[in-house]
Amino acid sequence: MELAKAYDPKSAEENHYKRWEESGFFRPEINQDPNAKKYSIVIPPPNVTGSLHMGHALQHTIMDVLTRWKRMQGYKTLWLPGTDHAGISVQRKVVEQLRKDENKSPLDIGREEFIQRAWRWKEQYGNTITEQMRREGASVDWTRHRFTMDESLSLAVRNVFCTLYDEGWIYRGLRIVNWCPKDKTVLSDLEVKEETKKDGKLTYLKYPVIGTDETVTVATTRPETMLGDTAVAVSPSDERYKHLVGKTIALPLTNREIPIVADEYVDAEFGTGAVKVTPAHDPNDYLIGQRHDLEQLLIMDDSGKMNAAAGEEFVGLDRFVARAKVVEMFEELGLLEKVDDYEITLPVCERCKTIVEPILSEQWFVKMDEMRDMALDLMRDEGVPHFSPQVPHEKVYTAWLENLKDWTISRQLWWGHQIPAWYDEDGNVFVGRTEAEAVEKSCGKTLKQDSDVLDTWFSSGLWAFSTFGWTAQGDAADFSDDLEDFLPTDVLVTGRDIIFLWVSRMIMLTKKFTGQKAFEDVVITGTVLGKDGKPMSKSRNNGVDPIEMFDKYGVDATRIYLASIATGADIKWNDTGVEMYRNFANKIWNATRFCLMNSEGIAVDHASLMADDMPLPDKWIVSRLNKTAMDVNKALDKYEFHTAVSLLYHFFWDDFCDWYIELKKDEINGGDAASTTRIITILEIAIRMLHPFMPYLTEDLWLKLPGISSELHNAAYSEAAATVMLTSFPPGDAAAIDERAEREMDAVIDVIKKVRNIRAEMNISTAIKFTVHIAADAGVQEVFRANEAQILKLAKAEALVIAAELDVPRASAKAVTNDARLAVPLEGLIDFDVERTRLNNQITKLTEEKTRLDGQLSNANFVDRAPAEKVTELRDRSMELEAN
RNA sequence: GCCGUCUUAGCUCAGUGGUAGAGCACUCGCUUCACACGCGAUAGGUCACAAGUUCAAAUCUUGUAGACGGCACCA
Repeated sequence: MELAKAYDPKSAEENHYKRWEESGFFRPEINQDPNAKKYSIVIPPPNVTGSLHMGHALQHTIMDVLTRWKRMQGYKTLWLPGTDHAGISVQRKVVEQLRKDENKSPLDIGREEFIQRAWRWKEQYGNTITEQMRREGASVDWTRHRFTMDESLSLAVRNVFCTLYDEGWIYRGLRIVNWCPKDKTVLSDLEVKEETKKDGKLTYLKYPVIGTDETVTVATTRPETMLGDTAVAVSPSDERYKHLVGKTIALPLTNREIPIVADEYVDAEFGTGAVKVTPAHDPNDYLIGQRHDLEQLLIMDDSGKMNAAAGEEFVGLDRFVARAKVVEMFEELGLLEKVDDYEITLPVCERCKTIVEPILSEQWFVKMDEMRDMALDLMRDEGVPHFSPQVPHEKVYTAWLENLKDWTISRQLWWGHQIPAWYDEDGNVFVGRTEAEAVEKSCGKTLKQDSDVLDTWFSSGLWAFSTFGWTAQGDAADFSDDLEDFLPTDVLVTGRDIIFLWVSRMIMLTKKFTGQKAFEDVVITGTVLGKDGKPMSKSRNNGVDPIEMFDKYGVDATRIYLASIATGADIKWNDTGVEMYRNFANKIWNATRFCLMNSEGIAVDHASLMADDMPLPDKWIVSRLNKTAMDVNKALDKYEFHTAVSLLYHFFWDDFCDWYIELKKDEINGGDAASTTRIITILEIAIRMLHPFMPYLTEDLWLKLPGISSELHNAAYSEAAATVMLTSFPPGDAAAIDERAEREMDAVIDVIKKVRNIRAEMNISTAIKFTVHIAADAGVQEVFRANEAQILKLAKAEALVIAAELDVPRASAKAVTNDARLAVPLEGLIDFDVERTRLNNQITKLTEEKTRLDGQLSNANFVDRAPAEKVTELRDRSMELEAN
């Protein structure tokens, strides 16, 4: 068979995925071994509004490597795909579309119509990422694709909500929450990001104390909130203010009078020592308000504009306009003490960057204390989940859990899971799985459903088991076969940004509702940074599109490059890294091309590698192959993908291509059937090992190999059509590791390298052949004699003289290896002055090393305490240098 | 403020106590019949800095500097 001269990734990528998918190769059912162990991964569901970015590509690569590896090992394997309904993001897209196309607001069309539009939007645009995943070669079971708003997953959400409510883990309450005035919804703490503003102001306001001519100065970064002040607080131990506690302030710009209270929260050392208290607009003030039974005065509406409570002059003003106006009016009143520049960090909405307003609002919350304890116990008692890398994630995870606050789960959106709570006219709440159930609970009243939906992460939190069909219908848990087979999942692969948002919640909710672990292991990937070393982002415009990389270098090259990053480490994207693996793919292609050129009448035959009478290079490569296979498996077991990649790269390129093919070339070109069978067989095994990383290339090549048949398949997949996907992953055989062959081969390789080195150093043209003299122990001499032809060919030498001692003219180039001394008599074609300088430099270097070694060896401490083999090693090296 | 990670060859990165590694780039030589996305051979690092532990430190401890991340606070 003749292959093209270079590998073209496109054709391989186009030829195989569809067939794999349509043949059901990705489905666990393809495994027909009734005793097969199960292996499962659920995908972190990408957002339906998203498209593939490098972070996905990295995580998907790792998940696919694990899945393909385990599948080949004979596990009944499921990688379950899906998408997330992304409440706020989709809502915003649909609102935008509505405004642009029809100049309408959601209120114009109503909730029902809006939700229909959102579904339409999702159908139309929500599949971008799933199509891109096909391009990646992701071996997910598409027949099990889930969406967080699928019927069964929605049912799970309702059931979980009701159970948690019934057990008192979910409550509704008035709390200070993070409010985004643009999205007009509450946000959880995790959806709020801090942004540092250097141009912030700290405004000092003077409040007159009634019945005195004193004023109390308070400082604030949000002057407009003074309109909602209902007290001023000072430290109980602050002598400066002691006489004022209990007195009343005439709050400027309002006609309200507010008390001065003493509260431990206030730090006398900080600022002026007096704090304005706005219970409806600040979390700390809220707590002070609770302690002193203060009024909670809400002065803003849901869009961040001042409401009637703020007073006639302010109503309708945006909060920032009101801020300026308050400062201005204080100045006019002579009550503005000063305005300082102040660096401040502001909470902003993670998605739209609007400054978040803390606001008093009635919302639904999940009480986290008991769930937190469950998760902490799991970690303490069983070490689950085991993070890779363990440091620092385990510690960060644990620390976060220990300080966990209640979780705000209601969102003022229409797109999502509407909260299964209904109210009667008096505002009494009835929670039920259906409206009928709620009505029944209310004894037949007319009810209205809560208009809010649940946080998207609430449904994502059920992902580890809701995807397997868990709905907990009624009171009896509904255990589907999938749930039984695949929960707990084996590993979760994700980025560190959602450890809290998603991973931790999934652990807690899975434990609570199924009694199971969501997953044993968590692999936390690093961040792929832009070429500037900063995280990729639209605003920085430093993003690298995976699809472009696929087009430029091929999917396989991109995948294996991503897999070559140390687990958990950040990496700056660099094209040359991918290019390296593009070249590697081409190398594999061409090595196969060479093997196939001579393969007529040859078939892959694993028995061919078992023969006892193989020549040294064959014994050696079989040993290297098995050692590599064992080490690759070990590395993958530990989630050390980069180690596995490095092992495969060096085995294939250095051992197989640079040495084995070169050593065997003459035999193979000469039509030696036994040699050709062996090289094809070794190639076949190597291709299988590479498959999880480079699925397209390996499938393309494997199908071209002569003599592949269903007999080579993993027994679990007896009825599968031919594909490398369903072969067995080489486990490596310790018995096939031949240390002696490796030592002998190293001796041969060293000699060849030294001769090449001499040729290059002496500037001797490859056209000139010369005789190489080798001196070695008798056993080693035999090795050189047995491999004389190979040495002559690769060293481009004419003849070998092998003996116990070197017998050469003085004008010879000499070299030493671990096992031999060698010399090339020089016929005087070199410049002796140049050569002398070079040698002098080398002597200096070696002398330095010897001095250091001898120093170590003469140190009694070292000789006594260091392991014996280490001492011997150094002694040998010292003697070797002496010999030079 | 607290916790944590990183700092190794020009570039991008491996390397968790025992002679400093890879790929790319650079230099030299090869149209060698699988591959120039290639082959062969060099050159290039007081492993951020300082102190300590050890016979032995890139590797362990402590401190310093720089880069970054998480959490808290922010009147």
